[in-house]
Amino acid sequence: MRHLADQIEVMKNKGFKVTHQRLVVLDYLQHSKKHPSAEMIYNDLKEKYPTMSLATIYNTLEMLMKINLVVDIGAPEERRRFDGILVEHSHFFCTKCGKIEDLTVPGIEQLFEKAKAAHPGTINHCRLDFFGFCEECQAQEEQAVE
Amino acid sequence: MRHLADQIEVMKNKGFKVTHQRLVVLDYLQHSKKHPSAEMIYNDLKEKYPTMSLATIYNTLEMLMKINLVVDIGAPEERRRFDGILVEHSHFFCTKCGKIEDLTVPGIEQLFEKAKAAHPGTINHCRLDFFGFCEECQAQEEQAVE
DNA sequence: TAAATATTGACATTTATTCTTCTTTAGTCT
DNA sequence: AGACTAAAGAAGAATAAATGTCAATATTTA
Ligand SMILES: [Mn+2]
Ligand SMILES: [Mn+2]
Ligand SMILES: [Zn+2]
Ligand SMILES: [Zn+2]
Repeated sequence: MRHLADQIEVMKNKGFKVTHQRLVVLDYLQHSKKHPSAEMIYNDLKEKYPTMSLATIYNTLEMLMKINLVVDIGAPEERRRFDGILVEHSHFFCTKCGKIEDLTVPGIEQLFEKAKAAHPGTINHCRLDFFGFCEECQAQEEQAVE
Repeated sequence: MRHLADQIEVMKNKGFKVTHQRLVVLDYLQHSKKHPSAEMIYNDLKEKYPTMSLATIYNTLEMLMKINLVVDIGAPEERRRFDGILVEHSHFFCTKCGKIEDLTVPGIEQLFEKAKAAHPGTINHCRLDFFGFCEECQAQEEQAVE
């Protein structure tokens, strides 16, 4: 599930056509650390691909989520934010500037197992999110006090 | 921060008036396991308090969140869902029927401390959420297969 | 090359939340 | 207790903007 060839296979196997646009969006998401919204993707890609439409971004995202190549990270915002990097990791949300950062905290696996054992239904996945001020916003806060 | 008297104090200290409506909404949230949306609160309360308006529910929720007596649990849904039970706990979201359940998983505190140490900014709070099928939905799935 | 599927780009939707106006109430002072 | 005032509530209308839709056109794939 790491290489482009595999991902093309996934699309094909699920009966989806492998289009230029889909590969571009997927590649963008796999190399971005921005956790972009649909519109951010659109804005970034339209420089290089000026005819790509926002509707396609939405359609593509929905399709990529359906085949589990992209996830909605559940940001506490109006618009949905996406991640194409599927290695298990947590997110930090700056409550001042809105920045979203990756954060890897070891030990989630054990909690996940505990939760599975404790819950009467079925648990497929979990998320561990953190909230606070990012480094820059924290520095600003401290300056403001002085 | 456990008793009504304390909570009335919090409201007063922050310069908010203690109104019947605010106490009703707060009490409702502190005794509900539904993690209701604004509209669910409205619908449930209007039987007993027919003149209470939806706008008041929204205003009250905003105010109660401001003074940290209520939180938005960040449900993966269109409408916001609220919790008035502030004892540290996780949530389980059924991806089939939308039910939200409380789940207590010991050991989050350690991860929180690790994350604080690892992050260059300031972390105020974290959330650990689980997703899957609730007991009922899981049973239905199994029946459907047979 | 043909059928199936996807993309465009303009436009529609929709519904959760906010705003507005008027009325009521909580908190304070005498 | 009565009166005053700023804040809050009621009711309904307005909003806003993220996302979905649609018909014509293009692309994929067998
Ligand atoms: Mn990430
Ligand atoms: Mn809860
Ligand atoms: Zn920040
Ligand atoms: Zn369920």
